[in-house]
Amino acid sequence: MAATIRDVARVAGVGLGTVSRVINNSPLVSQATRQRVLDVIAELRYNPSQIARSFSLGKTLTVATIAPFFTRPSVVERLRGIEAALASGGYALVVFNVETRARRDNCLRDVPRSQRADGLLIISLAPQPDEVLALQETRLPVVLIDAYADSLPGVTIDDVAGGALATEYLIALGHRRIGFIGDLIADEMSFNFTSSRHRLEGYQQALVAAGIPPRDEYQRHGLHGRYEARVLARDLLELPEPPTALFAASDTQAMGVLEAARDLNLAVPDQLSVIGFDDIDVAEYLGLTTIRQLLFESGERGVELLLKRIANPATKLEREYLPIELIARGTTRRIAR
Amino acid sequence: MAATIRDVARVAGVGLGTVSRVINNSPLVSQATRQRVLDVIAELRYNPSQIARSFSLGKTLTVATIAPFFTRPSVVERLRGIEAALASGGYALVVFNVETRARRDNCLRDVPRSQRADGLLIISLAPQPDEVLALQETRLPVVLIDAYADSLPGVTIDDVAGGALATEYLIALGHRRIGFIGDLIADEMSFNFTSSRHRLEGYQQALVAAGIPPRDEYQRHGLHGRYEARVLARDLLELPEPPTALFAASDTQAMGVLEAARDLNLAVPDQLSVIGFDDIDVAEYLGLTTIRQLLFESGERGVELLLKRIANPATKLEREYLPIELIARGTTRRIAR
DNA sequence: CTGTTAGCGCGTTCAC
DNA sequence: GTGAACGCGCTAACAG
Repeated sequence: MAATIRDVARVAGVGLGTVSRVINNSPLVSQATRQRVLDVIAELRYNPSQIARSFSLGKTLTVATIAPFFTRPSVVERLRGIEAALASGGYALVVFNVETRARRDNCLRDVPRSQRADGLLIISLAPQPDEVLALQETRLPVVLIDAYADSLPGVTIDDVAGGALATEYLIALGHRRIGFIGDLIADEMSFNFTSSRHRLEGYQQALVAAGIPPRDEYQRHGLHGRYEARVLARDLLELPEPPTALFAASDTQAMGVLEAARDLNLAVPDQLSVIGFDDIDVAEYLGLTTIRQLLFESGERGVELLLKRIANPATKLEREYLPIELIARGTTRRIAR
Repeated sequence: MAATIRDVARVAGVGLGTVSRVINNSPLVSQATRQRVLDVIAELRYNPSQIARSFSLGKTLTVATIAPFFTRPSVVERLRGIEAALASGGYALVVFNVETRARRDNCLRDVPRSQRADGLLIISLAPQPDEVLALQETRLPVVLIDAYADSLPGVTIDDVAGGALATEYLIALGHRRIGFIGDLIADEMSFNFTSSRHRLEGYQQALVAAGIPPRDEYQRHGLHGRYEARVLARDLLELPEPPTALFAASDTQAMGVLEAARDLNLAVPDQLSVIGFDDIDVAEYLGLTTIRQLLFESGERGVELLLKRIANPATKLEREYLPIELIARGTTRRIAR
């Protein structure tokens, strides 16, 4: 059906090697034969088979990415950075979306073994020690994004510092009753998300440093999502002594908090301060105070690290920390006295 | 380095064919040898090479998707549907994000020729007639999603009807000065987006049908984006005789309209009604009246059509229309009299 | 400069 | 049931 390199060689009256050299822009072809071959290629509408090429080369020019809930705005933005960096490097991106524990495990196990990609990017999922070992056994270059694991390279932020930054800001505004809304512990365990947990740690540390004892009833965890956060926040805000400020582990959850405030007729920021995390696109629209992290760049940098390791697998383990920044907008204010 | 089928055969003391048969669950292997082979596979940590497999089979078990601006919420949701359907069919998804005209053309030309996928999904981009021909020449099964082209299968909605539906609703609420904000015409031309243009048609038809002459100055076009829509809307609302209702060709643009109203201290919906399109996730949060379309399902259905064509390329051209639905929320109301 | 040949790892014939 | 050839389309190494 489709023309092969052999057809081209035959019609052009040259050897296979010559056609291959033309395709690969090898300088060892005379201008005349090159032109002849190119003409035949055009005439036969020949396209080199990528698969055969990959097979022969032992390279797929493809990078796989495993991402949990890849419709989350923060994940999408990372993916955009990944795709952009990959495309400019001539690589294709294959995406595996993970929304269940079983799929997470399967992907982590099978994707590296399938050898369909030259490298693997893992977003927001921290492989367990045994998974790390299995990963390393495959010899496939791997880079984590927004996740951390011993002996695996990665690009991330200091989530503990981020949690502290948000909390310190609320404290500086005079708040002392500060609540936290983050991902479900069971969920974290199941996927091994780590960022929400670390942000919680930063929150607790900041409270302690300010002489405010963290209160268990001020810390709520639920499935990552606006609706779940809304329910948790409503519960929190109906406590006899409700928080005057809430720190949500993500902007999506912060939106749920804002909904809860609306439900309870609490004015934001007058009666309740709210701070989120990530600075996703809608945060600006909502005037949401948040901690900004460089999502697009995290994808770009992850690809850079990965391509470096693909080129030279012996590259020493690199781990990169991206900066974070407090973006003060309209959902936080000094507590009314 | 990595074990091959040959190693397994040697260690297990069987022939290559037998190992292959075990891997592919062929019934023509005795229980005893099968177990022996499986043991060796486990011992050697052997994984069949996906590339060699694809090469030998002539199938990649991969589907490529070309998507413009794949961070747009509506596109992401379609992609999620695609990935889910693909994964359950054992296919992998490779994504090409398109944000410039040049890249659009390159992708449309090169992706099908590269033969890295068994099929191609194209989101929101309508290939030109010559591109359709080139596409068909590659013999690669193609399905369009949210786009239409002669002689190419696809799943879409009736955008004209959608535009009419939104406009008729505003008319029914008593509005007669109704504006429209959509994608840039030049931009449409360049990417050949069609949905915004069709929604505009529906808008005009509905006006005419109600005896309201469409006014040019009420129709504005800009780059797809919240900020751009905000500027356009502000301009529109500062007209001497401003519209009392605005129909935005997407929810993202409707958000820009809401911002513009905020800028001008116009109360929504009391002084201005706003309706969007798509019913993306935040629409509910914002209480935005909109036209809902089934984004996730469009991806799923696109995959179904595609897999059918991959299995049998002679399948007759199918084109599927998904339903739309008006979701009335809080940004529209009967005009004050 | 150019033609030829040997694999790349696997599925699929065939004979046994 | 099982083992041994052959071929998928291409690249790389070699011989000319």
